[in-house]
This record gives sequence, C-alpha cells and structure tokens, in this order.
Amino acid sequence: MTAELDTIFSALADPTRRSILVMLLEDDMAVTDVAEPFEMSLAAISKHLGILTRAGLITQEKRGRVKWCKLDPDALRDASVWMQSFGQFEAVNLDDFERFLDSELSSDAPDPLPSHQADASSDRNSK
Amino acid sequence: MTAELDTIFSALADPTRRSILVMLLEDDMAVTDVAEPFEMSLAAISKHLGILTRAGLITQEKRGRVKWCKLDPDALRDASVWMQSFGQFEAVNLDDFERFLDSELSSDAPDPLPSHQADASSDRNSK
DNA sequence: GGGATATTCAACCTTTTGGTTGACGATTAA
DNA sequence: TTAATCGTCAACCAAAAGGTTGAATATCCC
Repeated sequence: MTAELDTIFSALADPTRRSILVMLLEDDMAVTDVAEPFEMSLAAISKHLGILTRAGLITQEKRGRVKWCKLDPDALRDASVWMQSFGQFEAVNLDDFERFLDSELSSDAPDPLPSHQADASSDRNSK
Repeated sequence: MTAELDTIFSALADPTRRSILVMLLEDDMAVTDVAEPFEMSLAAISKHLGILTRAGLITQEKRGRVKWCKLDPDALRDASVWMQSFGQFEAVNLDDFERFLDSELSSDAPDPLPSHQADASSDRNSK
C-alpha cells in the first residue's frame, strides 16, 4: 500500500500530469492530442502518460495506431482514503457530503456523465 | 493554486514524510522524538520536517531549545478537495458539487480544480 | 562558566526526475 | 508500394531529491 501511495502522490506532484488529468475529465484523448497544448516534446508527454498509467490514474488502450487515454479514478480514491485517516482533516464534512449525495440522486435524475463540458468548465478553470 | 499543490503532493509522495504525519496524529512531537523510530540521521529528518512545513502540512514552534511539530490541516484539505473532485466525478453532477464545495468552504476556499490548463484547442469544450 | 542537549547548516555524494533529440516499429492511406 | 502518421525507445543531460557527515548555534542545567 505504501509503495502504491508513493507512485500515486508523486504522479500527482507534477503540474503537467495534473493538467493532463483535468483534460481527461472532459473526454478520452489520443496521446498526440494530449500533447498538443503543452510546450514540450511528444516523448516527454508519453513519459508522463506512462507515469500516470503506472500509478493507476489513467488507462491506455491502443486501437489501430492511436492509443486512447482514459481517466481511471480508482487510484485517486486510494489516496483519498489515506487522507481520510486524518479524521479531523477531511476535505468536507462527510455527513453533509452524504446528504448532498442523497439530494443529488433523488432530485432531477442527473445523467451519470454530467454536462459540465462547455458551460461549467470555463468558470471552474478560471478561478 | 498549482504551485501549492506541487509542494503538497510531492511532500506526500515520500513514505517517511507520510509516516511522520501519521505519528503527529497522536500528538505534537519534538524533532528528536520524530526522528527516533527512523533509521536515518537527525539531519535528514530535519529536512523532511522542513519540506512538510513548507507544504503547510505541519507547523513548527520553538519553545526553549525544543522545536515542536504539529499537524496543520489546511494544505491536506486543499489536496483532498482537488482529489475528491476527481473521485466523485462519475457519481455526481460536477456543477452541483462545486456549489456544494463553495458553501462548505466559503471563507478560505481553494480552487477545486487547478487553473493550469493552457488548453487553447478547445474542441473538447464545444459540446 | 562549562558541559550536555536540541536542532540546523554546509558541503558533499548518489539516484531519480523531467526534459531533449534522433531513430525505430507499427499502422493507415494514397 | 510508398509515404505519412502515431507513439515509443535509447542515449544523453541538467537539476532536484534524499541521504551522509561534521561543524555551528542555541538553550538548559549544574
């Protein structure tokens, strides 16, 4: 478990890799498309994607000559669980969070993949 | 903020430093006592404590010749918020989740997601 | 004052990290 | 078949990380 947390947290420690994860929130992407907004070589991005894959934060699937990158939040949950061992330091009040989840599921039947693409991502990313 | 998350996650990436945090859950400790269970020099532990301090994960207060180390929740919460926004992204509507976080952390709220994303290509953002 | 204790500093070393470039294998399209 | 595209590999490099040791700086106690 310790070694896994090592790889997860050190994967998250790099701003390029965190940006990649944010990009993959929107959609699955090919390696070349992931690399496009960054001012570094494709090989460098390929290495970053390898690190994210080894940490379990993304998965990569090759179809034809294109390798698709997809977010895999499981490892993040592991790290999150570790943090919750710091009981009094949780990010949010868990009871409130559960109430939030309940209201979320009971109210207007939200689509499992929410419509946060165009309208919300901009103001989320521009704070 | 991106630079802060860098220092927080890379501080958490080292198993010695995570162990120190766990130890400090029990009680505040002097530097020498923190170092005792580890098989490395006091100077090395002192460096680790400096890194944890710079990341905002602990605070150090000198009383007499003893420097007391104490957990500090703030940085850990920043990182946890960042991660939970990924961990939950399939289950809940992200926009609602943001509003929830805003109400939860209204005073000193960190960015729920980093603002890095130098992404200009934005075909991803058109729905 | 002087000796023990607590902690850091400075210099050094080795390994890891994050980047580069150029060549290469695999796949697609013409 | 040939040419372009997708992605990785290998070799290399500079800088950062994580450790060591020995000296230095406070502070406490007798």
